[in-house]
Amino acid sequence: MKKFEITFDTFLKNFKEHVSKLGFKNSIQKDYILKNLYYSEDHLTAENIVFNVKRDYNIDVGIATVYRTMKFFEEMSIVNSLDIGDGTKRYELNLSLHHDHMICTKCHKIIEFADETIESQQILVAKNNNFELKNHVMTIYGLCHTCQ
Amino acid sequence: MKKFEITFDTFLKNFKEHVSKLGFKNSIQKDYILKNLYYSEDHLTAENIVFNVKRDYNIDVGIATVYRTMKFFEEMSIVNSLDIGDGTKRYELNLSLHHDHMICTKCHKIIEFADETIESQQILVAKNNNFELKNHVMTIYGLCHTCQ
DNA sequence: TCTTTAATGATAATTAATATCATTTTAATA
DNA sequence: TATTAAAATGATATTAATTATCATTAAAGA
Repeated sequence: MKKFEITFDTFLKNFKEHVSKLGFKNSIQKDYILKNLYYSEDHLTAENIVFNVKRDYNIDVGIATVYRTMKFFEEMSIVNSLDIGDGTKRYELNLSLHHDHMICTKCHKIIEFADETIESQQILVAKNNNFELKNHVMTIYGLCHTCQ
Repeated sequence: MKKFEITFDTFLKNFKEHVSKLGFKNSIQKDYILKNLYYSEDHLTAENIVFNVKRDYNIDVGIATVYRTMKFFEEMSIVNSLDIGDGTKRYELNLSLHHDHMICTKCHKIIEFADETIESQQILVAKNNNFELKNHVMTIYGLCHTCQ
């Protein structure tokens, strides 16, 4: 589900302004974590992010900072977390069109998909239940083609 | 999403036969855990189950047995697990029609819903992707009516 | 530059879930 | 019904992901 419509520089500039307006402080750690999310594969663990940021930009970021920052980013609605059933949260940038996941219960492969019918139906369901939709997650579990 | 179409006694009898056929052994612990799942509220933690089974049937079940049993029941496809975002898995019996959840991010209330359009579209998506669907989970996060 | 306040990082603490292993129970069969 | 092999249980140790703590550092407005 790459690449994004917006360039990284533009996105970063906008987001940092948003952070400032809300009274939070920016940091180089946040910048490089975001940069990594933008340019890396999806579905990274906190450990992955620490490793990648060091490898790619030679920036040291503590694991506690990554967890804190992911929580912050989730509250800012620019990151989604995903549970593939192995006990470790994975994170992905939420800039592209909303999409969902199929997870193979055998090889743990993640297949992304976007379906307009499901998207619109979710909005309708929320509306019918007087529920103010913030985010939604759909995950299909089963066997991928090669594991059947 | 209660009650179920099938009586507990019939369900238990059938399930125990199924377990035997597969070469596993039944136990009174499994029986009472199932009974609790059948008659209790949905969305129980492992701790809840230990507590309920003691309270309602005066049967002691170890927490390890509950975790093991829930894993077993999930593999048998009679239980689903649910993550409401507080770090603890919850379990529910999977006998009724498939349903999904809306979770209020403020008060953590769980609202269940069933939507035929979403159900059938999920099946279609899996088919189109050569994916053998085993189970699917959809969760809508947002604010319930009272928390808006 | 100064000052306030939030962010960071090292690490301790927490806790959900799993692994271990001695003991008990199940269930098939003699 | 008694025997027996194998699986299930339960107490507890272990693991590991995430969070909390707190001293230090860095951001950003005055």
